[in-house]
Amino acid sequence: MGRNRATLADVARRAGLSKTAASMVLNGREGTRLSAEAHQRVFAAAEELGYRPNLAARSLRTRKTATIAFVSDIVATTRFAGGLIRGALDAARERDHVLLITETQGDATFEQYAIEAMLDRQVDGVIYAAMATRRLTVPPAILGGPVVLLNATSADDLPCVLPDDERAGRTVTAALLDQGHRDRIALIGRNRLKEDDTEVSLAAPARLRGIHQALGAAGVDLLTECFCAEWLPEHGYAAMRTLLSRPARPTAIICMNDRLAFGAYQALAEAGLTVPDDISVVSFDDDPIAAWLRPGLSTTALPHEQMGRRAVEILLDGGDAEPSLVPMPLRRRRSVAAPTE
Amino acid sequence: MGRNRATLADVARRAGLSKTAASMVLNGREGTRLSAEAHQRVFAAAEELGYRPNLAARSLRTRKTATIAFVSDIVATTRFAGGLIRGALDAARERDHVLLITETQGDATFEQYAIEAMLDRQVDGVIYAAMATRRLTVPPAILGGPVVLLNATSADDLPCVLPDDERAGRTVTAALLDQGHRDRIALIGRNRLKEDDTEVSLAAPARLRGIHQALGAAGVDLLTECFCAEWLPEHGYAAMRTLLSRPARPTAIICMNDRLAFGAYQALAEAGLTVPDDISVVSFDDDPIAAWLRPGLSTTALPHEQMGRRAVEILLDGGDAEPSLVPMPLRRRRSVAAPTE
DNA sequence: AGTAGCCGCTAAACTGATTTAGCAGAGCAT
DNA sequence: ATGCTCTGCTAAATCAGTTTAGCGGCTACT
Repeated sequence: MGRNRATLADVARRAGLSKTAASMVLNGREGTRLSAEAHQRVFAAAEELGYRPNLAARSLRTRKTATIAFVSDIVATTRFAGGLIRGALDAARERDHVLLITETQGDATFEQYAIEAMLDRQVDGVIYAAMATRRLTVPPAILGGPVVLLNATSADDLPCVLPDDERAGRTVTAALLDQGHRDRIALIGRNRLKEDDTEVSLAAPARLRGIHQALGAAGVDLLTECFCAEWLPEHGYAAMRTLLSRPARPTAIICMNDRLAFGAYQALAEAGLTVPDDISVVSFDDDPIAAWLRPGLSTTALPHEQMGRRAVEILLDGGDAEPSLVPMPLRRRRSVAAPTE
Repeated sequence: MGRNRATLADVARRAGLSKTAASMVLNGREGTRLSAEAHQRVFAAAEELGYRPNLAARSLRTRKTATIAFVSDIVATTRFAGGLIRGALDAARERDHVLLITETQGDATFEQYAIEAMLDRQVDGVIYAAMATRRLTVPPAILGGPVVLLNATSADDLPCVLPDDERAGRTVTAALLDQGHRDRIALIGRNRLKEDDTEVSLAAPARLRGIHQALGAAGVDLLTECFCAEWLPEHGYAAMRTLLSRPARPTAIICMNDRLAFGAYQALAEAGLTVPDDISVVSFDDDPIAAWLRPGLSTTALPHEQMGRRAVEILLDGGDAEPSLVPMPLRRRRSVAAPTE
């Protein structure tokens, strides 16, 4: 790889100037007194030789590598990760940077190893990402340089980027209230573990707060709330079934995420009920299945690309001390209608 | 990032030896005549200073960066990509390498840029990955060094890693034949574009070949084949509906991928038919939804992690000229049963 | 006349590692 | 005593850039 590349010395020789001159011209240094003709000659020589600087050599001197470490627990391999990485990649490219990606799989040894591998390569900064929105403890090794937390917060009040789950809670609730749903709204996906331990989830409590704010403002109470051990389709399915077995059937349900909603759809279909005519459904995440369901599921999208972008922007361009909350837009599909009775 | 790091010179000084000696000891050079005591002193000094070599400096001299470029069209951001990256990441870690990941988004300018960014950083090799299994043309710039194609082939017969779709075709078909299905098997997802143009898909023709091999060996003909413009749920849904509108109802269907199968499930549920009692379903990919469907969908898994792994292994450890075909294991779930009549 | 300042450019140091070439001293044979 | 080899180690070159310090030659001013 990269044998026979022209070096700066080659360019200088061809231009009949010193390495110093060539370096200054190519870096567009201000205040240098090199003649217009010298500029021409250097540019021409570089062009002809197809010169590209060796960044390893450059960064040895400048201590800048134009490389960002993207360290995540497990994010790189899930569908949730894609957007984060893509956004970060885009923003990095715009700033002529590149991403060194590693995954720790939640294993402390791997993490230690990954971080050392990054630091050995003199990365300019670290983006530390989590799959589930949560509070975490940052390994001290990376605190020596710029760090941005992505989809996470920490005790060290480092700059961080989070989805605005609280607002999303208000958004989905409003979508139901606006259609006239009132006291027969049920909630699927309560979960003590997620709600009480910020090291497990920040999303659950935030979404819940938002939902209760919106309901409170409208003076409405929830019909019921179903607890779910996990936020997976099978739990949504089970919850929906118990909900339907009770006398008071809800006119609408809020699911804490799309996978739960998927399970709920299955239970509704089995019971011969149709969405949204019999029951409206709203949810969170905008998982790809939300668009594939029939009818399409209205849900608030996790703005992964935006978040990845934002993390790079904060890392390279600087940002406020405040956590950066990225809005979760509502994707309106066909799962919400006015209650029939 | 990485200020105040101890350098080799620091270690040497503390050990009371030259940089040369320190370098040789730390690199475990054979045939050096340094005393056991010198070894001790160097190791002790390195330990005490927490010395870690500056890889930028090292690679300037050695022309090795222990860094691999992972260039993909769009793979990094989809659910399909995760596994490829994870496998590559794992294998790379085992060999003390690290991955520089970029995405070209199928844009030639981005691609050019990405490749230059990688080469400027002196990567040791390139893994060039595609989201859809297909034949592609490799940008000449990367041919200067080691390259492995992942989920793709090219005209240059570069080493490549592909899923064994043909065998998977036989596998899914056998799963139905073994249960006694015969002349009432339908196929959903024929698609001229994918089948005839290897730059679009290698998977479609291979799967089809496998299916026909297995059917041929059993002396069985397909009941019908449905064409689909895309392999998305809505097309599977539509295909299944037309299939059910005909007099001869199939006892089993093969879907060309899981998203089509998902659509087929929706149409079956709507028609009040149950899987697998009324109709068995098999498919390809093992998309996460396959496990979420009720009943779980039997499907052949795209072995993404294995493939990512394999690509790194071939790049670093060398491999045969033959394309490396990775088997697609059948995930047996509840969507297949014997035909009832 | 002397010198200060500008112009256009370059030599050399520097970054932190690896690697080549070779030195001083001990032991041994001739 | 001389030459030879072996041992244990080091000076210096090298990789490909950036950066500092400064050198001649010219003009302009006092």
